Amino acid sequence: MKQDISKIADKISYIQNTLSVVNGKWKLPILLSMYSGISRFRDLQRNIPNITTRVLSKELKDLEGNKLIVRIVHDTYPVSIEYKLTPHSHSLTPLVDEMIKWGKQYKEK
Amino acid sequence: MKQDISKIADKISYIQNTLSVVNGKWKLPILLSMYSGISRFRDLQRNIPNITTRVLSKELKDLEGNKLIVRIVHDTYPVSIEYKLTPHSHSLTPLVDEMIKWGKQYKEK
DNA sequence: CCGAATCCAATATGATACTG
DNA sequence: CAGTATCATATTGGATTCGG
Repeated sequence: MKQDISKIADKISYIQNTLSVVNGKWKLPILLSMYSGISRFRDLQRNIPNITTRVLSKELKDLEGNKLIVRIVHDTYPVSIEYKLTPHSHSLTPLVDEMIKWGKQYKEK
Repeated sequence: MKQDISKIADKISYIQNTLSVVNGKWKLPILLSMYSGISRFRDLQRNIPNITTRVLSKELKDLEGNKLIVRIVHDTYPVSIEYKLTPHSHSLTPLVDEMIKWGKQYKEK
């Protein structure tokens, strides 16, 4: 049952890596929305209950900084902006799915 | 590709359920330590780098409030206190494992 | 040893208004 | 449409001290 302490320390540090990328109330809901095909600021805000523009803006920048999404400016008139997932971001889908699964069954208690 | 918006809303709300239980820097590292067999306050603090007594104390209360752990007072002298996982808490292991897995491969980039 | 209490700093989140 | 600016509140983190 007991495990090597040094391995536990490694695992804790891996968890903290993950948390440093997806921590907070909003990043995973944003990613889920984007997995579902939503790519515009306005649409994301409409789709995610109670998120404010200020928070959405900050979170998108964080996600961009961690290379999970890219911000694309279309040179139209007026300018339109699209947020797209990077290939790397799809590696998070198992985690997101587990979150959904657990939250669903937890609610049922 | 596009999904029914109402289903997305449900999924977001499930994710938020999960986050309401495990959000923050420390709860998953604490659970991981406990999965590994650590059950005493002092040992948890030693095992989780940089956590303070104040934060550990608060997080343990939160986890207890969400029925993931129980606090057992042994009537010895001096009193010894043991934190134990509830059966319910084990339903989180797939999520924790995903966190470890993702954090590990992320680090390698 | 196992925390609780206190005080304070730093972040995260939220409400609202406004701009190119 | 896609944000920024400003202000306010809430939550989290940290240092230290204290009591059973």
